[in-house]
Amino acid sequence: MPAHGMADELHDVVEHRLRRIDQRYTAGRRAIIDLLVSAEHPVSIADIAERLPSLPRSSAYRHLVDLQAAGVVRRITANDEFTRFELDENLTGHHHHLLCVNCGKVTDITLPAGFEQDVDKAISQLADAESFEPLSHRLDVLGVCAGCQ
Amino acid sequence: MPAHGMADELHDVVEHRLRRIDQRYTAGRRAIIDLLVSAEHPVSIADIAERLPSLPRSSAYRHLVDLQAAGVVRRITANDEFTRFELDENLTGHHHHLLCVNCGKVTDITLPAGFEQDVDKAISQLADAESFEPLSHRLDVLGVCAGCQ
DNA sequence: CTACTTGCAAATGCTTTGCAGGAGA
DNA sequence: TCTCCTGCAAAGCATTTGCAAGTAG
Repeated sequence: MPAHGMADELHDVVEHRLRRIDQRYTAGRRAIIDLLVSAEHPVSIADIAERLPSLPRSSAYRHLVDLQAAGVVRRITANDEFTRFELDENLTGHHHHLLCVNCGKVTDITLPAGFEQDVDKAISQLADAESFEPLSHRLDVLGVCAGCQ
Repeated sequence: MPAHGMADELHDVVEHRLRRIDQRYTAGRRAIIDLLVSAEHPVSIADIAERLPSLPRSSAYRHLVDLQAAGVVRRITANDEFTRFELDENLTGHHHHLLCVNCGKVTDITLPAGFEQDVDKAISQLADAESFEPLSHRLDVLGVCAGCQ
């Protein structure tokens, strides 16, 4: 019996969170999670359809809704193109994105912890002035990726 | 003959930029610009339809495409709701947004100049490592607005 | 006159849903 | 068995587009 690797632990977490909302961790859902893990960057529905040809789009959409409800997947909006999905930050850690304005490619980046603290500090000050309660932030960089230059 | 106010200068700029791409500054387009100016925050197509009932949606969409092409309007994507539009930053100045996760309301905020420089610096360092050419950034704060608490 | 603008209606295209059969516990 | 999951086809909706008439220069 093999020891549990990172991926196995992740699957355990996903299964547990799905069960919390009376949902099951079925093959289709696991295939999506595996895809998100291996991709290492946000993927679109088109990406999923391409990599999982046997999974009907309607099922993919439904799975993604359920996985979001379970708190393991997050829907993001790149520039103004296609909706993309990634593992929730509580599984991958807080990070940001580089968005290619030409091809739409999305790359994950992690900023220095000290910088993130400065961001939160600056945000909370301004939010207070608006009586706005900040929950999280997202910092996206728009530009041209290596392949499009 | 009255002196030109801010709004008049803005309209002159819009007209000039439209002419550059062989487009005319017609009544419908001006109505949209006026709306964006007075709103002081990003507006959705639904907002436009509500405030400009006589303007057909198809025309609104087309105007917004043209105004973007002219570089006076920018399309933004709030959380994962409706597409919204605002005047381009070269007309309003660089700023960011507070996004209410409950009602979708978008509020403009301006961060300290020094902070923006730090952001750009942190970004350019990471972008270099990825051979990514940064053009701009967007920093959105997700949370709950005053009215929804 | 020539080119851009508009409205309406029809077409798109992504996403959601109704249903009926299948599967997990 | 009872509840959740799947697929397919149909429905929804925001957005785009074809066309023909209107208008700016």
